[in-house]
Amino acid sequence: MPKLAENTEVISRKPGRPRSEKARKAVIQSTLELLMSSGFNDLNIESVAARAGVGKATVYRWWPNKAELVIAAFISVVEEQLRFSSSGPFEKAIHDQMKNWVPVYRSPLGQVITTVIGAGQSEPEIMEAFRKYWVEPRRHEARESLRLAIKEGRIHSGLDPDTIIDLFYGPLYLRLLITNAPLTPAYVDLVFHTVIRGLRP
Amino acid sequence: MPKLAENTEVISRKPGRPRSEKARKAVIQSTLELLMSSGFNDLNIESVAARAGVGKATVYRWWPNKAELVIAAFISVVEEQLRFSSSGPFEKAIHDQMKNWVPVYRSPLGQVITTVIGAGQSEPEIMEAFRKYWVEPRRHEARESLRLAIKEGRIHSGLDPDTIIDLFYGPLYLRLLITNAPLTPAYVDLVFHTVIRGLRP
Amino acid sequence: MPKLAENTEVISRKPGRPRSEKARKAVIQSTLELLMSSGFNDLNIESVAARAGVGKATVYRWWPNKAELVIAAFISVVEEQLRFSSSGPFEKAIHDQMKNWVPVYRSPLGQVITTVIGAGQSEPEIMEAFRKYWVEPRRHEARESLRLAIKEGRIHSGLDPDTIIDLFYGPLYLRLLITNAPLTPAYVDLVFHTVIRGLRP
Amino acid sequence: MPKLAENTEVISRKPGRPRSEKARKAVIQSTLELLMSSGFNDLNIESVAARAGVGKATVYRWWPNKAELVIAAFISVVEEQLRFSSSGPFEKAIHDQMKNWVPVYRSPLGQVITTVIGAGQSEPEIMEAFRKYWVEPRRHEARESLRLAIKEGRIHSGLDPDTIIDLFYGPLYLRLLITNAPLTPAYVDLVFHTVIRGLRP
DNA sequence: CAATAATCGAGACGGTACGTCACGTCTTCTT
DNA sequence: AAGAAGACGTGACGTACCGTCTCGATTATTG
Repeated sequence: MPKLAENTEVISRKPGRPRSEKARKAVIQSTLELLMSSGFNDLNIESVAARAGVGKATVYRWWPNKAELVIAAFISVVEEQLRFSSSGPFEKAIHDQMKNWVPVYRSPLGQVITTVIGAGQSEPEIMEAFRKYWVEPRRHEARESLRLAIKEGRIHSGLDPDTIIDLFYGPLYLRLLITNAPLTPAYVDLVFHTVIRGLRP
Repeated sequence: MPKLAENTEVISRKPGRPRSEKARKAVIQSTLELLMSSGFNDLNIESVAARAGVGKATVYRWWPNKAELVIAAFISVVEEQLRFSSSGPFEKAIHDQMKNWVPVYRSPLGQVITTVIGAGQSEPEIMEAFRKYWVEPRRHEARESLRLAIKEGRIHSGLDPDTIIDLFYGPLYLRLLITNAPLTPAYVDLVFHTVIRGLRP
Repeated sequence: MPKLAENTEVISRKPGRPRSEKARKAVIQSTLELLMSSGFNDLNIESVAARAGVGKATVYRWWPNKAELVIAAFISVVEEQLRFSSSGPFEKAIHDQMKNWVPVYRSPLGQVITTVIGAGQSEPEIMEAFRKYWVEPRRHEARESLRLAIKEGRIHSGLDPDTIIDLFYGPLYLRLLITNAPLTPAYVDLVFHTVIRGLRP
Repeated sequence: MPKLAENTEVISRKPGRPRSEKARKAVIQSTLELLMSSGFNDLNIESVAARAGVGKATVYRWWPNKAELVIAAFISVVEEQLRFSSSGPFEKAIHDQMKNWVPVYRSPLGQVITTVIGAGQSEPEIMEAFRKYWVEPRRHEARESLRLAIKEGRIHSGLDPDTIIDLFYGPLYLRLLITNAPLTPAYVDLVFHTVIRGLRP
């Protein structure tokens, strides 16, 4: 994260040729493209480099292994992704967030996400990155508004925010990852309303 | 499909030396062992063969690729797994099934299952086998008792059995695959009771 | 060599199914065919067996390795080959033999012979068989008539029969094996007459 | 053929890491060693690479098959071999060359040569290389001095230089490749003098 | 005529080497 | 110092044959 350095007036730069931003972007881009077309296993760094028009060593200089490269690619695409933000009662906030879910997972990003989750089953650091850069930022908001609702007694006792979020999102991930059942807005609504009913005090 | 042969009194065996059952078992066994210790990517057929004391060609003769081999290993271990069966009202049947979930996923089989689901994200046929041999047989029972409950009007209208099953199991799979949160009996109970409340008419 | 047994009145045969002459011939035949089309290295016993419509074990039962098989095939084809025989002065005998050489080495047998000589460079037993079944029988005659000529003083002193035969045949083998120069009757005559001149006392 | 590059002042090198001369030499050396100890058939590229301390892929990168590798090894060893050169009348030149023959074929190189000739019976390109790099350079001289002698009428009419060379060397190759008779200086002399007599006008 | 025994075709077995591919590292010249 | 290019040693890939084995079926001799 070279953000700090950029903020300072006098940039104390390392000697030698600076890193090529063009190369970095090309690598990330070709990684994403191959990730969408081939899956994690078939993704090989030789192809990434070739497609990016970059030397293999350049890839290895900046990303020590395939997992890190995939994580970086994932993060870069996630950062472009708008974070949905909503106000109002927790029911509305969560419902809005859930409705936003469907188009995201149907987009090319959806393919990257399932690939990342799949790879994450064998590579803990990938899973960790997924949680950190994708799951947590999205859980954060929901968790806050749920905490408030619990304090106000508007939710059945004994439930903690994370379990509640699991109840809302679990069925969605289930369809995404295991069942090949379609992820429709109607389905999302059905899940939402049933869980809401179960949460009532 | 050797149906013709089965119809005849004398089973006409194929000519040539018959397949070695010993070799088959050894391969499946070593696949499972390596699957538990290494994950899908690191599983290589050369090691499987070596550990099984079997020629590499013997592996390839019967399983055309790694995916098929893993599927076969998965099925073999699943077939040994008792299917839980319960009677009584649907609430009890599902609750019993869910409580049975925890020890299974904590056992070595659990490791195999997450690996299979992970690999299945890139290899559709693995996912299909997982659904066919693991998910479906377990859903079947629950679906039946839910269908009955719906007909009797004991469940909130508009819900179909599969969505209900998603509601019960989604949160569990979420913890298993993504969150590293512990899968405790208490958590299972919490999920169960909340969903049950949501299902009431 | 079951000749002795065949000569006796009562054939004391071993119990069990006797060797299939049909299979033997098919193997030898397919060996020869493959030998002509592929050379020694590319000849593999699996193809021999397949082409002969014979089990692999049947081949191995009777010929312990490729070399023996090739030798057997070579001998079988050689035995069908008429041995040329001539009388009269040694000059005529050898000249006739040499003239007979050209068509033999141009026939399919020629291809087998160069292959056998080639293989014999690495496999001594093949070379030995070649010498025993091909070279020696042909040298024998020539050697006898040369021995007589030497005794009669019709050949320059100091020369032994085998060296003389080398002088006649060496150039022919040289063209056959190394130079790709054509093996014509004219060339054979030239060699013959020059050596004859060199042999005069 | 980098003729263009050679014409320019600055030799424009190909991009990328240059070929390792060390690896090349090690491969050739280990090929020769194995060739002397095992023959062509038993020579396998895996062993060549292992003995040379080189990756198998490095061997295949530069020599597409065993034949090319053997040819390269043969050429390299031949290039180190001094070319014998003599002056004076053709009789002396050829006699000297022939006397030089015996120690060469008794040396380790002799083993390589018979192996190459043997392999060359099945692999035309090996034979071609043998002719080009071994036979022809040695024939060249002899051919020139014979051509002169023929023009001067010192050789019996009707003989061309190559046939004459065949007469001298044919018997030697015959003993080398087929007969296991010893290749002695006395034998060489006998052949030489007899052929010389046959050549007289 | 049954029992015994060696052969047959077929093809699976544990192996070894093949030639290819991608790995992650390196060595060159260029920027 | 970083870039592209590409060779390096390594090791797994999936294939092809090796020579051995285990089947059921066949064909002879022996009791």
